[in-house]
Amino acid sequence: MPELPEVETIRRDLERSLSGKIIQKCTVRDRSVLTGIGPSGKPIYSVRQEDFIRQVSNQKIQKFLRRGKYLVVEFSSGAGLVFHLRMTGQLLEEPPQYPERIAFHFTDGNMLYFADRRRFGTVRYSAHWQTLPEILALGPEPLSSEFTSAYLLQKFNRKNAPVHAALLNQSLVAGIGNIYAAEALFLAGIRPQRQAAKVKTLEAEKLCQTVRCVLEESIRHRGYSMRNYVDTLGRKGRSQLFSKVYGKEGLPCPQCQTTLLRQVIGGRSAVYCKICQK
DNA sequence: AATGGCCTGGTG
DNA sequence: CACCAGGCCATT
Repeated sequence: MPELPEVETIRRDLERSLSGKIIQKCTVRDRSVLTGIGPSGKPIYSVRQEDFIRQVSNQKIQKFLRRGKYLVVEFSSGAGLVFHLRMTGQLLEEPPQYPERIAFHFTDGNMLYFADRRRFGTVRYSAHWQTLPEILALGPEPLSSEFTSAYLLQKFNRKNAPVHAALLNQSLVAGIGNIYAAEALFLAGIRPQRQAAKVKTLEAEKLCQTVRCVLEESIRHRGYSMRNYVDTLGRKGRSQLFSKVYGKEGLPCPQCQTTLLRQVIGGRSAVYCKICQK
């Protein structure tokens, strides 16, 4: 559930409260969230927790970064911790409601907890996080100048995939999930099941704009909190109060009052208006 | 490109 | 009890 705006909200909060601090030690309560890297470049899942603890202990936090849905804690040494919250992962400055997977203890007494009821989320230490395969595989940041309608059109060219699936493809553009794909397509007037290759130039321009718009607006509202997402102090965002179609199947379209439909596309449910989206 | 698995809480 | 949520990866 945490997509770009939610991870960005967390990043900004952590940057303000924890940058410059030094990790004294960490407590690993669930080793399965530690991912490693094998000789083939594929992730392995057998990082020794004593290695992880040694690697992060005494590291000073330089800054917090975000790449797509990944949150990166960059140390002064140049090494980094790369978190992916997947669906239910949380980073909290206060003790979580249920047992954390990992707790980081800072020298000044501050804490950072990584909690995840569903154990999909991961954290990985890397001496050079920029070259991790999952980071290299990411497409451009949708809020950067790299993300243009020309880029979208070029990537959509000859793509048979439905445009909703294309927007979820992290190697095409990084950080968009089911919520913002649905919202951006609605505002752009494009049906989610339309073949990406059949998106016209003008529509790509509109879509490029609506993608930026929904992400920026959600960051302003501190993220979408219908289900699991909370910020680092356990507070909900307000983005769900402003969504037009996501989670609104069966309700009237905000523009034309026609009942919103849902279709499963690439295993994900896409909500849309059959009148407003062509 | 579609499907299934990972995992678990919430809902009908 | 069955099913849904869904990011991401592996498989078909």
